[in-house]
Amino acid sequence: MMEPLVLFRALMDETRLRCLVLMVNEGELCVCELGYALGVVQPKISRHLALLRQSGLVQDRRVGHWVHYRIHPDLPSWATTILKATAEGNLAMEPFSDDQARLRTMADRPGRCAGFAEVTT
Amino acid sequence: MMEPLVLFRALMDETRLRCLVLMVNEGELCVCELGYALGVVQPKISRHLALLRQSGLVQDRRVGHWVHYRIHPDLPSWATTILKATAEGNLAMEPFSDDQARLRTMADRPGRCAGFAEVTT
DNA sequence: ATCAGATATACTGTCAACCATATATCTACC
DNA sequence: GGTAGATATATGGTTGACAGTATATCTGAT
Repeated sequence: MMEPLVLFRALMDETRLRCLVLMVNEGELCVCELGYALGVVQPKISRHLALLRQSGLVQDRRVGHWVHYRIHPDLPSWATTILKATAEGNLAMEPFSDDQARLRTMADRPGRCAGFAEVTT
Repeated sequence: MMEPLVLFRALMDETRLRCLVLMVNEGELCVCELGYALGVVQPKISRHLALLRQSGLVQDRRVGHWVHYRIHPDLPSWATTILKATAEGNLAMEPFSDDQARLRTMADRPGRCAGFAEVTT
């Protein structure tokens, strides 16, 4: 049901906010993609994603080695509105613009096969 | 210019969130009205309003004994969108619904003259 | 079964936020 | 000038959040 205080508490941390903005704009992303895009060590990303998951803001899905996260599809509409407004209103600004640019430079992104060759570990 | 982290940090506290929702729905309100509506002691209200003011989220205006606060008119549109979405999406829920109802029961609200007689101290 | 890659959790120290009470400021009025 | 009402700030104490490092888990392949 998503209490507003839970939502805002989740959005208050820079790492979590950057992850969420990236997910709003890019859809599903795995931990390693988020860590690469933000330039942040994996345990830190993971810890913050756990809080987002516990808060009901994101949903996770295991795919082989990787765990993919996305904005939870069952959020109430006012919460979705807030996430989208935040992403759109700040997409051109630091650090969000850089995160997106850096993600684009990442090679061998899981789930995104280069051509038809399967990307193995 | 309103950094998103500043906004969400401000929205993260229950007292501040209730004040903001009330201001979104009712317009300008003074400290005593907010304190009455929330059932919260004055120094607490004042402290949180100071943070909202310093964050650029609200604007204050002195009128005689009273200081009136309102949502800052120069907020970027994405921030306004967030405030309105929060207020609309939660207006029917606790504790926001009660705050509004309690405000309506307040007698001698400053600025709101009962009839045409001026309301003095 | 073992090993490596990907992700999650635990532990410790530090710092910021909150509350409650008390006190200070500022305005209007006498 | 002095007083009262309305609002603001200061202080002390407590709690909760975050960072960094180390370690555990889980999956897939050899």
